[in-house]
Amino acid sequence: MHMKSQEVFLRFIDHLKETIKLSDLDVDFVLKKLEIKKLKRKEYLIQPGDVSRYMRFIVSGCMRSFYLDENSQEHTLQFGIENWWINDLHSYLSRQPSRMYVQSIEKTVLVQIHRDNLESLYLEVPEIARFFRLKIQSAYVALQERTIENLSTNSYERYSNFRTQFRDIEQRLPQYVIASYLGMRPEFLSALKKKHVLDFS
Amino acid sequence: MHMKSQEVFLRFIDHLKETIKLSDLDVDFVLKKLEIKKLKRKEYLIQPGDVSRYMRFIVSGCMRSFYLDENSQEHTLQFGIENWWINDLHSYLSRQPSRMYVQSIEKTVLVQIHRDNLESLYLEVPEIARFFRLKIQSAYVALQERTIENLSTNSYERYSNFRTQFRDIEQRLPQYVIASYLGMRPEFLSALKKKHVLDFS
DNA sequence: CGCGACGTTGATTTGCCTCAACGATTGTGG
DNA sequence: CCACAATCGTTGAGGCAAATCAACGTCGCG
Repeated sequence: MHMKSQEVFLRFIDHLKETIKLSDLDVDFVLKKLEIKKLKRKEYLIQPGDVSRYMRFIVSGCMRSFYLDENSQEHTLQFGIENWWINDLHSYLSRQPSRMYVQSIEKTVLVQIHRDNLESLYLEVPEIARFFRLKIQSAYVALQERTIENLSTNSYERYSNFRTQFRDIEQRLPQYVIASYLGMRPEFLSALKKKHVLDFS
Repeated sequence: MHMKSQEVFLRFIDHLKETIKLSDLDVDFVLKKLEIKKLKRKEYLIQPGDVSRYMRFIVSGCMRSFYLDENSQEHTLQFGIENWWINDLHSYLSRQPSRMYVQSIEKTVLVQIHRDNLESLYLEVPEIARFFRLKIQSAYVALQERTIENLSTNSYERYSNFRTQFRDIEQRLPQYVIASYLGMRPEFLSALKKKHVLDFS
């Protein structure tokens, strides 16, 4: 899929307009701050040691962020497709080197805003500040739900709920990514699916 | 400990001023919206079915929020002491009935702001909106850290890290609350402490 | 075609849970 | 201020869910 940069930016603006109101003037202010970033499949956007200086929005494709522990095991913190945001927010906010990987799963097109540009946008277009307040609120609540679920359910339930919650995304994620997101090993998820074929067909 | 309401409110304002600037006029606007809520030990602030209509700040005392699953097991989502915020944010934002308990661990004094009042404050005093954007950003990043840790460490490491991260709070929390926060059963935490007395003395 | 990445399978091990009984401590009402 | 109950923490035996390890199948891609 090939997109003109104009189209990419407009998709981004549309996304903003789903949550906030923007005048044409506001839109001009925003457009001036945007950049496009393209990634092939399996390309790294952030690696440990990098400092994240951009807020990033997925226009097309699929990405994830994960932590690699001392036993070389991956733990997926986040994944995202079109119209989701993806970043290492800890690094972005603290300006410290990341301990995470952020990587594309498919060929991906991103819109990104540099931190300095976003800070000035907050002042020029206060609705943008409101946009991020609302977005981060929702993200926080969603992460709380995930935390509760991690604490209170077994593997079968977690995978079941995952499938209904992310019906449309599941097939775009490799199975080992799903396992690492749900906190189980890939071999176990494989065995789980076999044991419950009927439920999962 | 007995506090005049004036003193309670001033502590709250001081807390705001650690993050944002407020003119005397702003402070007046804020003060008009505040209420005080007092709880004895082990009193419920929110129970399943309630809708949370307030943002709440702990002036003194200790609280936690937890989920009770279908096997009657508690899972602590959050705890907090003086100068922390506590709420069921999901219920507050969605206006839907909570599925959580929010309960005091010690005798506690709260400052609370009704949702409608907070919404108007966002318009009257934009710095307040910024305050909450910054606070929720930090909370989100902290919860991400916890998520990574839940996914990538065993019980021993989680408890170790907990002790260093919350050195001052640990002794104010019953041990079963700590266990339920870390995702293990109280009996197991007890055995863990015994097995590693030397590390934990 | 051949290699590398991904998924599967089964045998074995282990970390944590379950359950039940017993201490210790605290707070409360008489 | 004591007595008693309730709450909280401890201990140990036994069980199970999930991890580990190693081998093999399969598919897509260079």
